[in-house]
Formats: sequence, structure tokens, C-alpha cells
Amino acid sequence: MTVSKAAEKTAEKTSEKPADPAKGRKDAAESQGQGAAEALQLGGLSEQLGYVLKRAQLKVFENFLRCMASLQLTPAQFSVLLLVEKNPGRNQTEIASTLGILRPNFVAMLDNLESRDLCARIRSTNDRRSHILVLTDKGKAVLARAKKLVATKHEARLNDLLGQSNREALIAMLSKIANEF
Amino acid sequence: MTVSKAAEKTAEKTSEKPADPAKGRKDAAESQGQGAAEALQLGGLSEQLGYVLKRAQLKVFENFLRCMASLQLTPAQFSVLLLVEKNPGRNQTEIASTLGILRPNFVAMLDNLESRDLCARIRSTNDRRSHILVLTDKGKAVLARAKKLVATKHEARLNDLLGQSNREALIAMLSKIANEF
DNA sequence: TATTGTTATACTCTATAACTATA
DNA sequence: TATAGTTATAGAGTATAACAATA
Repeated sequence: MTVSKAAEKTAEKTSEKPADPAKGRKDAAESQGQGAAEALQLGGLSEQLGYVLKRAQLKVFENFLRCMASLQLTPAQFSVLLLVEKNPGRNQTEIASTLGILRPNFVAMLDNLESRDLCARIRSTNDRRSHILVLTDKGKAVLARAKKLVATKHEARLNDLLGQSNREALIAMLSKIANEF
Repeated sequence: MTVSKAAEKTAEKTSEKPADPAKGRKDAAESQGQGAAEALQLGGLSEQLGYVLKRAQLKVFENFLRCMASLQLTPAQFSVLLLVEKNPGRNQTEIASTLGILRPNFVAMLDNLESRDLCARIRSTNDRRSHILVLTDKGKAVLARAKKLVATKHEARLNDLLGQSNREALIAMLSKIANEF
């Protein structure tokens, strides 16, 4: 991976969106054949937790990438920078495992961030097997800008959509699910 | 894919879970070296929509797979069977696009379901390019059992966790995000 | 012997281009 | 020419085994 392919692509792509039952329908009159394309029955799917959760997650990640297009940061990269900043002196294993990233998969991710001069690996003097992670000055600056973008463009949108108290309730319920389901 | 690798694997795997800040901590006394491994600061990550949404979604899908282990159905496969049942006479393009699945990727999915005798492709007599999708008798029976498992084991768990009214509020908010974010 | 970072590898998901057979 | 299903392919994401350096 050279830069952030995921972020690059998402800005321009026209991926397969689920058909909107309202907009997707064609009037019977406007189709040239016999039967027009009626909207499909979802059969309760839109009341099922996993279905709606997955769709919401995809939408939110898409929006995140759009908001961060200028910084070329994916949600995962943002979370890594945030954790490295908040936890000075930690090594790769500690940062990765906290985020649920497997150590082998964390290597390429760090290679990417390091090649962009956003963070650096420093060999620990205590334990020369470990790489202590630190943000570079550029990394700190980018993260600061990223936080602002997330707060003002991304999270703010959720407030607009649900309102402050609903937003908090939503996050609380999702946290509960993430921790206890 | 022979059968459902995803479902097979999930039942037995010990994937990388994010460290629980409470349980992950070691007491300073029990570590043999100098400093014990303190829990890392998440730095507001657990209040961020995308982070908690992704984690909740992973947990819910894991639970879904466990609940469906006896039927070997993934969430995506379940949604396909449900849609085929509820929308007789529809072709691959219509079912796939409604679920946000790209047509090329839908082919292997159907090959799998068809090889397990859960559904069948039927050449349309109106338009011989189209494959009308139908459930086999076995497919109908499996889907019926799947619906019961989802309702009694999977969705019921959400009620236990959040309560009925919170559950409905959660689904409503996620739907709103999925549709309007 | 155990752990850290790493490589190699594999499987799933997702995405695009292009082919074929029909229309 | 346009569309339905398909093939081939490529890129992310995620998973495991095993190695070298170090403890």
C-alpha cells in the first residue's frame, strides 16, 4: 500500500448501494416492456439488528472517509494515531491488541503511517525486542486537524440527525452491545 | 468456497478481541519485571460513532453465526433466502441489488446456496437472459428454522440486554443513519 | 523457553472490466 | 445497442504458522 488506497477510492467510487424502496421504483407507465420493477419486500429485514447495524456502519465509515479526504486517514488509521498520542511509550503489541488489530496485520499499517511521516518506531532501551510508537510533529499536527474534522463534520452530523440526547443514548447502547453481547 | 467457511471458522476461532480495559490489566505485583501493563487510554474513541458501531456490528455478526451454527447460514445468506422467499419471480440482479450485493459477487453466493439445495435458478421464459430465483423445499424448511433461531436466540438477546423499547429505539436510529447519513 | 516484530500465506469481502447469450 | 449472468482479477481486511532477535 503506497498511501491510503481505501481513502482514495472511496472519494470517487460509486459502489453498489442497496436499492431504496422509495426511489428505486419505476412507474409502470415509464417502462417499455410489460411489468415495471416494483420495490422488493424486505420481509422484516430492516427491523433486524445485524442488517441495519451493518448498513449503518458502512454509511458512517463512508462519511468518515469523505470528511477525512483531505488528510487521507481511514477510521483504523485515525484510531491508531489517537491511541499512540494518548499512550506514550507503548509498543506495537499493546497498541494493536487494544484496537483488536492482529500484530502481523499491524506491521503494514505502521509501515504506511511511518512512510507518511505520521509516526515512528523507536527501539526500546529496556527491551530491545519492542518498538515504542511515537507521533512525529507532522503526525501530531495531522491528528489535531483530524480530530477537528471528525468533531465538526462527522460527529456533528450525527447530532443534526438524532439530537444530542439520542446521540448519547445510541452510543451507550452500541457500547453495551459491543461489550456484553 | 465449499460450504460456509465463515460460519465454520467462527464457531471455533479465537480472534483478536480488543483488550478490555478492566480485565486486560495486570496487577503491578504479578508481573515479574518492573512496570506492569496498565490499561491503555482510549482517548474518547469509545464515544466515537464509527468505532463503537464497528465493534457492535462485529459482536452481533459473531453472535448471529453462533446462533446459526446448526444451519450454517451467514447473515448475508440468511438475507438472501429471506428476500427470495418474500419476492417470488425476481431475478438475480433484483435480489442482489436490493441487498447491496454486486452482481458478480452474487454468483458464487448463489452457487453455494444452490449446491446445498437451498435455492434454485430457473431460466425465465419471458426473458431468457434472466434467472428467476426460488427456494427449494429444503430451502423453505431451513429458512423457517433459521427465522426461529434468529428470533429466539439472536434478537431475543438484544431484548434481554436493552429492553423492548430501547431495542426499538436503537433499530430506528440505526435505520435513520443507514438511510440519511 | 517465551515474547516482539516480522514474513509468508490464505481466505473472505468488495470492486471493476469484459465476455456470452439474449433482448 | 443494451441488459443478465458470468468470469477473471484485484484490492482491502482478517486470520494462522513460523522465523530471527531478544529476553
